[in-house]
Amino acid sequence: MNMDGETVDKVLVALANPARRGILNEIAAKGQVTATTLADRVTISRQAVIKHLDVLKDAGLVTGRHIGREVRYSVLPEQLGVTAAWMKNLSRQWDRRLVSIKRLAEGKKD
Amino acid sequence: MNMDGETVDKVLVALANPARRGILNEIAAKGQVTATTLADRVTISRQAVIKHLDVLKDAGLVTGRHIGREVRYSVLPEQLGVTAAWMKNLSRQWDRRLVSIKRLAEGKKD
DNA sequence: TTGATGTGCAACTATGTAGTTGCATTTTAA
DNA sequence: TTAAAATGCAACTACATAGTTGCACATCAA
Repeated sequence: MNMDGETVDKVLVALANPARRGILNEIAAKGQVTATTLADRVTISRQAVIKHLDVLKDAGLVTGRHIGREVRYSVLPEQLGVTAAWMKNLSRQWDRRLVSIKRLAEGKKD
Repeated sequence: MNMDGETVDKVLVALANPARRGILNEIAAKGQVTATTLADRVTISRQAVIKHLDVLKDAGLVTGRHIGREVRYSVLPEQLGVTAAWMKNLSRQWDRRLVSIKRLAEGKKD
């Protein structure tokens, strides 16, 4: 699992947008879908959808296969799992820190 | 645990910025810290730090206690845990979907 | 071959975000 | 009481982002 900060940064940026999360859900639900089909389901233009897909692709969250004149996008779960693990780990760190501070405040030994 | 979409959205937006992640790390490391102290450690101005703290506060990731003329910020792990769980769950959905598609492609029964 | 469908590229606009500076207000401590 | 230290508020700039439109190019199917 690739765990560098750049990956996490790109995934977080990609997910921090409701339009992109909606697009991801559509792709995940259909399995494979083109930008044109996506643009029909969402309220924004095909070009706007493609820009979002570029961001998602750069984050490693989707991939596009060329089939004839179509480009069919599908979802890649790995980077999402990596980022979820990163976040879970950070959350645990904070919890431990708070427990430690609480113990110090109560005068108990660490 | 509060699991509505608005919370997840705000947390993702808050985390999708390296300056804010750095600030969070500083706060978590120190336990409690003021905006002025933070501004000394980072390369940006106190006002910029305060704007980041406002975003983090709105996402429920930090809280500020007024003590005399100071405002000491500390970290709140809960919303981070909620968002990590949301992401983990989404990742599992995608995995299941892909396994299902693979089985269909192999002609096995679902 | 030709019209229809799908993609790719570029220019443009509008709005949001990150950051700055300046100054007023509050609080501490000598 | 007064200077220093911390916060709060507001205006301003620069740049990134989200979205649009228009048109050219590629591909399928009748």
